[in-house]
Amino acid sequence: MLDDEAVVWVKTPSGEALRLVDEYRPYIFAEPRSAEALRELVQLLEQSPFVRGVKVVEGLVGLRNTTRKRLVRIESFGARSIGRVSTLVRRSGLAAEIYGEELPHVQRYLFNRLQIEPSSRAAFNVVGNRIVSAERLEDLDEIRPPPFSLLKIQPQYSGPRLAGLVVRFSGRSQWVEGSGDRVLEGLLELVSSLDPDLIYIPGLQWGRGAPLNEWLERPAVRRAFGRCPDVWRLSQGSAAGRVFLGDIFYGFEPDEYGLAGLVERARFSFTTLGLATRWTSNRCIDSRNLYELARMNIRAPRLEYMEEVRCLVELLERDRGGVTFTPRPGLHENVAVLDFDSQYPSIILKHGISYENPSGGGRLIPSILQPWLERRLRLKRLRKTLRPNSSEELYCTERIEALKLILCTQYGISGCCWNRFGNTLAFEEINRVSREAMLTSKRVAEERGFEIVYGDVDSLFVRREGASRRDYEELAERISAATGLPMSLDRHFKFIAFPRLRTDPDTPALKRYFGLTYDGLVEARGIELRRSDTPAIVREFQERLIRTIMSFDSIGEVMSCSVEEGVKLLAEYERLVDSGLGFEELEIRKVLGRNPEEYSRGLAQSSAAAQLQALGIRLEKGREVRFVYTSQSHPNPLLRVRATQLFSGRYDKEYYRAYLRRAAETVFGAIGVSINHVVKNARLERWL
DNA sequence: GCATCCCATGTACCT
DNA sequence: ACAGGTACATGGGATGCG
Repeated sequence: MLDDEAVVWVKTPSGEALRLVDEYRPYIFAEPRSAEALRELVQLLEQSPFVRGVKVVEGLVGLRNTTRKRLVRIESFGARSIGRVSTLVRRSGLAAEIYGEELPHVQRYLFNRLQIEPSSRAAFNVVGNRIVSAERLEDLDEIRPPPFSLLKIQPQYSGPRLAGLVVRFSGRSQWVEGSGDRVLEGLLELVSSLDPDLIYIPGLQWGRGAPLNEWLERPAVRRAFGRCPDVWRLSQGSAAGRVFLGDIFYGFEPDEYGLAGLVERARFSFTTLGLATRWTSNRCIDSRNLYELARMNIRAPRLEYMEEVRCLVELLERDRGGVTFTPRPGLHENVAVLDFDSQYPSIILKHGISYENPSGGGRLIPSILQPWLERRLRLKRLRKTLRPNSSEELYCTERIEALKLILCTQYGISGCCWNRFGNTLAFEEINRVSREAMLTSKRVAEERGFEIVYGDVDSLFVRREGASRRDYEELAERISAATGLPMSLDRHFKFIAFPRLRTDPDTPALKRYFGLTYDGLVEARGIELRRSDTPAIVREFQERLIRTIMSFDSIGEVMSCSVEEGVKLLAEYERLVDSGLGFEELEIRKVLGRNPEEYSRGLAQSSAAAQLQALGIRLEKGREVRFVYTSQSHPNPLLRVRATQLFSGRYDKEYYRAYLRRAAETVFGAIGVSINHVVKNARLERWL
């Protein structure tokens, strides 16, 4: 964005990057305090050298207000003067409110003039490099992202010093060696020869990789780095014809495939790729909301969040989430999982739940949701026709996942106080309908002779003796009909087991299970093998254990043969632990929940973090630490673990043997078989 | 002085 | 600055016992 001109970069079918310009005249709306103030304000503004035009218009303000107000639309000459205009209006004291001043200039330009989502396919009518008109072209079935090339740069440090860069471009990695300015010169050459459209430097947004940040501030570097001499707006990700991606990649990966997801996010948010990777989901949705309101000619107040004061009893009754049906612990055969498809978005659509009308009949959220929900379903159907693991399928998956996040977050923020339109009643209503749908499902299933084995929010685990796939599909259809919400058969388990609480074996645990599907897949939730902080050796063991004991034909066989087979496997893995493993198998990964110095206790991760800090590795909350237990019961917490980077090959074998046994107990405990008699005895040799 | 229980803390997970 | 609901390892302190 220049002053009175917007710069639009276009990638042509032949791969050329074109710099186009367009007129940019930002405007704001002022709401005068009175009729008298209106006259004065207009008079004042007409004399201002920054004001290009003043018009009195009628318009709606906010979602809940239905009376039209008289507003002054004030257009300035460009980005530089609009701030002065705002100040002038505010200082005059004549305006009760000012609308439209908080949007970034890019947004204002996109919303009010170009009206094409960035990264869309479009046709431009130009004279020279000046845009005369632009039209968005349909590309609904395009699965590959637009041909934007991505350069990923990962600075490597030795202590605080930059030691080199790992650079990745179109699937290939290379190492740019050297220190200080020499590395950076190498990088400059690389950028000019590869000519990437997008650049991603992990951590740049957070000010990590400080040397690189400072370097990018230098005018000479900027001249060499950009595609033209335009100004940079690094905090918005734009750099004279190239985009610097930020670090927020909810729902997709910052790589070539993830680009497809990023495109969905940017288009939904009606913003640039740079901002779509800098904005949280709330901000992205806010942006789409503002765009839609601008189309409806509604001005958006800064905050329209509403939360009534209510008594505790009512709050307790209404402010709850989804339902879970307690599982029947133990082993079950032939269990189907029926899922509501996009349950919350479907509820919002079907019931018309929105900020302005939380109990139904609202328009804003449903109308925004609908096209994207349809798009996601279309992509899901399309994916079924693609070859598994083909690049087309991966692109498609990234798009589906990115949209899932956007769609679900609509629900998440509907009652959230950070959402300018948030309304707790809307949020509660979605939850209420969801719970009602689950209860209806339960009734329908039980009426037809199915047993509810388990359920959580939008998925129902059902079973009927001898039922076929088709029977389950038919049940899903019945439930769809009864609730008005789409539901389908998701997975079909040959065997599934539900553990009990470790702390209280009489109570079934929620949100955890494991089993084997008829497709031969081990599916598990919540248990050790699903956790990123479980050592790889334990995850591998537990998955093999599940597969082993569930590969028998009947429940009877599983119950009678699994101990023999399972304990044999346990012994095998204990022997692996005894014989010596590498850190890859042993390390535990944990994300720091706070800055290292803020830990009060001698927790394993804080010890590992302290060791790394001593090496000169800077750590802060949100970073991952990896460590191996070396002596769990050591009185000095710092000596209980060792950060992976310092791993010497020595580790606490007893700790890892116990971990394996714990994982085995989760599995055996769930199917109702005790291995205590085996596990209590330290030696398992006789099972080998 | 030691074992055991209780509880806050911290992290990760499910949908 | 996206939600609610859940499990559980860990480690320090309190408690109980001899």
